[in-house]
Amino acid sequence: MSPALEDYLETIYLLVQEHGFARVKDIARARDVKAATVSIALRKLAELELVRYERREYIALSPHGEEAGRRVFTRHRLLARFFEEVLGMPAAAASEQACAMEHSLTDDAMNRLVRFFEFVGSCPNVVDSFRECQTALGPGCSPEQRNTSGACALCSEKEEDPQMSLADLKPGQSAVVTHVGAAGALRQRLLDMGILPNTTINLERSGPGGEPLWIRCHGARLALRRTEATVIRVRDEMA
Amino acid sequence: MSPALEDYLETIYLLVQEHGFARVKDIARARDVKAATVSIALRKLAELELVRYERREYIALSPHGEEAGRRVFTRHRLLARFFEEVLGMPAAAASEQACAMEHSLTDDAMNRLVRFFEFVGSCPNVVDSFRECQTALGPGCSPEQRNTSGACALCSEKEEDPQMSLADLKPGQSAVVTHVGAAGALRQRLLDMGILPNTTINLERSGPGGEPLWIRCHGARLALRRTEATVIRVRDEMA
DNA sequence: CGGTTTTGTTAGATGACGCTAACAATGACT
DNA sequence: AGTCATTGTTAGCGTCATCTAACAAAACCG
Repeated sequence: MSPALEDYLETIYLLVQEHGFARVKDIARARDVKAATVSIALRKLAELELVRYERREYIALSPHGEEAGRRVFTRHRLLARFFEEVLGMPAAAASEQACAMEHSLTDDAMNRLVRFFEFVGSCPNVVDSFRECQTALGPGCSPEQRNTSGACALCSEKEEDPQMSLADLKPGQSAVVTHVGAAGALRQRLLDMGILPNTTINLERSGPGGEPLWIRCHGARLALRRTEATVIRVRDEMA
Repeated sequence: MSPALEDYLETIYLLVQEHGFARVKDIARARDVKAATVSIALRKLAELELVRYERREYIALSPHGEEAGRRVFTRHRLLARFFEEVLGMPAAAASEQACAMEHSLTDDAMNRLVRFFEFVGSCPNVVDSFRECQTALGPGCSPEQRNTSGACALCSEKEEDPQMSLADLKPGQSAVVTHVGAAGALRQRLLDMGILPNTTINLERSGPGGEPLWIRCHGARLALRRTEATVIRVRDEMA
């Protein structure tokens, strides 16, 4: 079963749920493909006995097909909920993200994600305080604000560790990223370069006048400007 | 850029990191395809100026190619960490799951996932107590055990709500799933049927002798045995 | 040097999945 | 009934990513 065929089953499943029937045209619209493509897919699905379908008649899922369609849709719902309710994405974007991932979520991963929801369901503070941190302080706020604002209601032992930035390291020193305190395009650039929380990075050396900072991150060498480095919060390597 | 080509860039990126060079043979082994396939992919990548490559010479990423490879690899690491560190999957499975998803993770979703890690990084109890719940009590334990065992160190207001199971509902009544207290194949079956935490389900009617319970979940009708229904914990619909 | 092994390339086939264009069936409206 | 609009099907094509098989180049070794 290819992802594409699974998608057709899911689409048909949803259309039948909603309207009681599914037609080629509706499926084509829902999946944004041409009717011709749907026609061919239906033939394949019928051969696999996932769909009962006589040319030009209404489309019905076989028991197996319905199972498969529901299975995919369930994964979709689960992932969309994660992106929306936990990570706070807008519903539409969460659903799109879920679409792209629903076919590859293994049983095991699904199970664990469900347990995660069961957990946060009986412990609502967890997600709430995360969400508060995000919305209350905005995406660009500095880590100091985050930590001292009391937004994280759960952490009794508010860490008073001296906060360091990547720019405070001496050449040769290593540290572990805790926050990437940048927003927008810069943030995305830093993340794409592999600067993620909990990543060990090493300041190899700084150029003349301290300007480009040469850092090593996961084996790769990168050059950063000092202004970029100051927003990257780090902690000591051990721990 | 197709996912497949991105995969080649990622693979080359990693091989260069690790060995200082990449050869067709190594790429083929890493991606588990034949050398012929790699050869063709390299030609395409060279046309896109992502790889500098003369026939039968060593393979090097162009600056753009390296950027793209690192970008994908970074997403891989991020997702793998989520599945491993947060959800507790074995490293190998987490990595595979990440492989399947790394190409479709949007910038926005990546960003938010990083913020999530930043958050749990300054609030380690969150994940820890989730993980404890899982490991301490085992996957099959009942929700009562979970709640009363004190494993959830974060929840001060331990809910003393009367716990209901799906089997306690009267025909026509609706409720919201909180825990799917089953393990193994039964659990998977229930999940695949769409019975997830926070899903509203409705007990339509029960068959003669109470035996099959007909329930409605997300518009779909399902039949459950009573023994299956008792493991599904629910709470009242409002809230 | 010359043969053998390793490595990489080319050619040609296949299977998904999409498209357009032309055609066929259905139904709806004078 | 005849015409037109809607809907679905078929045929034929292109692309992508893979394969196998045959070939070419390089590297290694006695």
